[in-house]
Amino acid sequence: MAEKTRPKVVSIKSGNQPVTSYDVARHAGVSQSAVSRCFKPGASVSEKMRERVMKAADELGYEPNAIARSLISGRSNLVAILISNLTNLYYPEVLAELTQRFSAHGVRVLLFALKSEADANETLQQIWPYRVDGVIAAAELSPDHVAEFEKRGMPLVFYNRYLAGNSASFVCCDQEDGARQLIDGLYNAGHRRMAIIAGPPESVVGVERKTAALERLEELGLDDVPVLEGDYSYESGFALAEKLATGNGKCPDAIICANDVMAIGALDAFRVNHGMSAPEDISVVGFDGVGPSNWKSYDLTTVRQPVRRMTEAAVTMLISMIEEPGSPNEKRVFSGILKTGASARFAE
Amino acid sequence: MAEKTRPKVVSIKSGNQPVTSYDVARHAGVSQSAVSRCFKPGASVSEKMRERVMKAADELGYEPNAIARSLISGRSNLVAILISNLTNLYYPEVLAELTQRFSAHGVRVLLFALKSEADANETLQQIWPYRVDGVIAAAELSPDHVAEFEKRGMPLVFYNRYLAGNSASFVCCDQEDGARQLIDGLYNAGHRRMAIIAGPPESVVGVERKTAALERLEELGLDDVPVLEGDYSYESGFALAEKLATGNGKCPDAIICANDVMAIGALDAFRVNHGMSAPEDISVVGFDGVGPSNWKSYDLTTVRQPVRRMTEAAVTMLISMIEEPGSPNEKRVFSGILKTGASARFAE
DNA sequence: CGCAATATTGCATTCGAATGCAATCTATGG
DNA sequence: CCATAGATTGCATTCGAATGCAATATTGCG
Repeated sequence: MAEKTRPKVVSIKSGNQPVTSYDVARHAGVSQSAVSRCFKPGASVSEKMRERVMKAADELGYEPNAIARSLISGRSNLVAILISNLTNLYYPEVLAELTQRFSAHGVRVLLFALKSEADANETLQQIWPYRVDGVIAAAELSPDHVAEFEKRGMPLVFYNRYLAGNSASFVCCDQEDGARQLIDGLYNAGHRRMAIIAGPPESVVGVERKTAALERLEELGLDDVPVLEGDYSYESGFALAEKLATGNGKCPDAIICANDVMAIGALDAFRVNHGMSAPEDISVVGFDGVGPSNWKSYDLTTVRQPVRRMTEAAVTMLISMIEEPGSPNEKRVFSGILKTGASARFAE
Repeated sequence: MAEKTRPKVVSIKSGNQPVTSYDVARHAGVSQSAVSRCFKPGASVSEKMRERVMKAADELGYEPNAIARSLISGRSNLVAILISNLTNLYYPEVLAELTQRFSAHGVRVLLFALKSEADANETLQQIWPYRVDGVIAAAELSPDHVAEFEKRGMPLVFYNRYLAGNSASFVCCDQEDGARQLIDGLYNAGHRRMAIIAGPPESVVGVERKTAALERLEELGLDDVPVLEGDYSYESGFALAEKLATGNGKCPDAIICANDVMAIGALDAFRVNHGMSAPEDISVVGFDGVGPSNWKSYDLTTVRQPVRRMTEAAVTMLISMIEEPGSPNEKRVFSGILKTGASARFAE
């Protein structure tokens, strides 16, 4: 070969600088371990030493290498957040809150956005090599997956999901209570012909919302309530409302939707395609309290999830599981906050 | 010493398992380097060796430690994504796309959600220690910050942001072209009394949309177009529209908003507070093409950003900057796609 | 001033995988 | 059957910081 392979020039032109603790040590005339200790809170270092080292570190522009630190210390200060449908309006707020809260604890976030719930397997394989300290899952996982976490001693907190009959930790909004509040309000306002636009059957919280609603309706003596299955999207809310409106004669007068976005879709269907308006001709309620639920054109009656409290809980739980291995699992359920709007005839 | 240092018990109780390449090597009866090579694509390994090692790895449940790998190889396979306002409806889609695309390249995403643009400094300090391979910034950075990237030889691609007079790479939607299309359509449909609800002055793309609009308006002979400054939120769109509607007598008949969400807010203000409806009494256009812009109650005329193309470009650019250090910076501008809806009287 | 108790510091090793180099093996050609 | 180029493999070292232990410095007290 004519050309020699010798790309390693001693001084790279644009001065890139992997300053290490050794460089700092040399520059300050101390040992590498001294440098390391100066950057570790609570380590035994004299004031004089700390000053010298910090000065040298500043002069050289030293930043500890988190990768190397992780390797030896066994803590990466990374957590993974698993989210299945980021484009669901509800999640961006959750994600932002989680990220900022972790950040305040010195923990960084590795994001994994699943295309579909089915990708969980593959995604977990991507997570393990990074030796994250813990995982927040806002996505469905199978019992096998959860068992894998246990086997590894990997802290896991579900966010608004959980596994029936499983002891894994989670934070959740009280779907049951929320559903009841909504039903009661509609009932008290005189509604008797209700229908449900539910979430997809794979969605645990969706099923719970639906089940709780049906139970409450039965307690109130309302049977045969139509239940249609949507997928949480605007389009499905729109289409299913259309189906209800054009169904066999008697359109319900109140629709309970499994989330706000479908409620919005439903409202639009009734309005645009049937000239109906809420709350005079029809009542529609949602769930979540996403931003657009407050937009004047919709002004939904809904149950708002206390996102701040819930994310704070999730972060606190995960961090304590990380810092005290072996601490017991925990399940925290927060009540939603009823917000009444103009989308429904409603009486608390 | 009475007790020998031999903490390495063969079987840890609750089977947590830091299986290393040494364990695999021992179990397969080969050297650690052989194991390492088996997990490195393109390395020189015989078929027999690969089988033996893989079998052993499977039996022990070995997964390469990405942290250790990063340390020695100098590549972390991590990129940081900086986003300033995740709750802006436009970003979740972008984030999901970016994450999935990076994922397909074997690159993981560290997410940094800024509370405000001013947090960039602090956030950068959090990024450096992780030795990420590159950064996507959907947030404003100062020239000093960008210089810092250059000094470190750290690949950086701006997403829908850029620094005037700076050579840093970016992908962007063609704000100017989009603004012109919108203005022309309104003009052709007969509108002459237009107003602008602009973005905040710190927002580079906002300013560009505004400037381009004003230029075009001037070319068309329309001067003295009122410009109000919003902050991209529904509330600000609503409030500013209200101001226009109740202003000194003559309400404009067409409003150009710097993003969809403000356009939606404006529409609601005209409708709810003034009984006006679009496109009969007023025309409103937005920018971005977020999900709700298609909702029937709004059906915005807007310019949709080609998010798929743009994210693909950003990912491709960043990865090639990572893999071929020293490759030149690049700026890629994509035209938006005009989408006409019922929110405006419009003629292409 | 002397000695024990305590506080700092440095030394040497460790974390787990990658890799240059040398040793060994394999296949090929004569 | 032997020499030799090429393919495999193992050895030893490296990445950068953390840490147990031993060496040294400091402090306090009698």
